[in-house]
Amino acid sequence: MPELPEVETIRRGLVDEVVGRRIDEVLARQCRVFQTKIALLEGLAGQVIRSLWRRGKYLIFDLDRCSFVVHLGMTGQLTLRDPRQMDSDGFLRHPTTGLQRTRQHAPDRHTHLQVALEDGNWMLYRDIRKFGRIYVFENEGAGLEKLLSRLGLEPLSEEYRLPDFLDRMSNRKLRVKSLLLDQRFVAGVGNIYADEALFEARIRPSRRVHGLRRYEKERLFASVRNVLERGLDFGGTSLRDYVNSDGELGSNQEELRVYGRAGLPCLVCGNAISKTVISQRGTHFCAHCQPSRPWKGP
DNA sequence: AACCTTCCCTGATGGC
DNA sequence: TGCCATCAGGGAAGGT
Repeated sequence: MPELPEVETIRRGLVDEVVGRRIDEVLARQCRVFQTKIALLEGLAGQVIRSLWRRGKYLIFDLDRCSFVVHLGMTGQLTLRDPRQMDSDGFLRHPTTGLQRTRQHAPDRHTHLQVALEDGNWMLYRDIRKFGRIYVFENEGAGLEKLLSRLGLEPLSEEYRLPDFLDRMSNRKLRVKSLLLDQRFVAGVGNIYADEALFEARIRPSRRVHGLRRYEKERLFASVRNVLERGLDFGGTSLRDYVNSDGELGSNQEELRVYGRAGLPCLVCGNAISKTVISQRGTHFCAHCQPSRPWKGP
């Protein structure tokens, strides 16, 4: 499930390969992923990609006359493919780290979009569950602005400030995990990093926001940024479908402290990690390190 | 307005 | 072996 660190890793892998290049051809098959007419997608051909940036979990390609926007949803993959190179049909094991890695993949039944660049490389969009969304917005329209205006604080930017974070929490009664998942609060946090941030902040996910102490909110402010930065440092978390733009896996799954560790010993206190459901999402926490009442320690 | 639930989608997995 | 149920979840839409 691509969250901010995964999307940013993909952006960094793509940016030098696509910015400044002209799109030569677009192959798109009808799919609910596309929030735009196929003709508009095919109209990207001939335009130059001027910049590639990210807001929350959205990737935005600015072209000459429009913006091409990608949200990867649950299983979306955006990868580069050089048709002159050999495709990989499986996973290769990394010789030193032992991690699985791949090379480029050929298009298959889940590849919904292929974009040819002037240098012969292709950018492929693949999405098994089709929860991803792809948009094309004309430069004149306000569509892009409207889409991005729904998003909250950008955690790895200078606009991520404690006073705003606290403001947006005030008078909220929902569970703190539900708030973290709300992209209108902080943009880019998903289920994995929400659980990891709450563990680092020593806050139980089921706590109500209005019951949090000031010092707990301050810890959460920092831990959200910390877990996202760490995820980025390790190239993202590959649990199921995530690969970067070169088809390689990230390694942050090795660093997770609670997500996916139900029943295993807490790395801090040794008690078994608990699992419950909040906002229809699997939620992992340590009942000892993340007590149900305010706690200053240790 | 704020909060909560349902739904979309496919592949992996486990029980019988 | 085959079949079916269950689970994973981002975000839009609809309900209270």
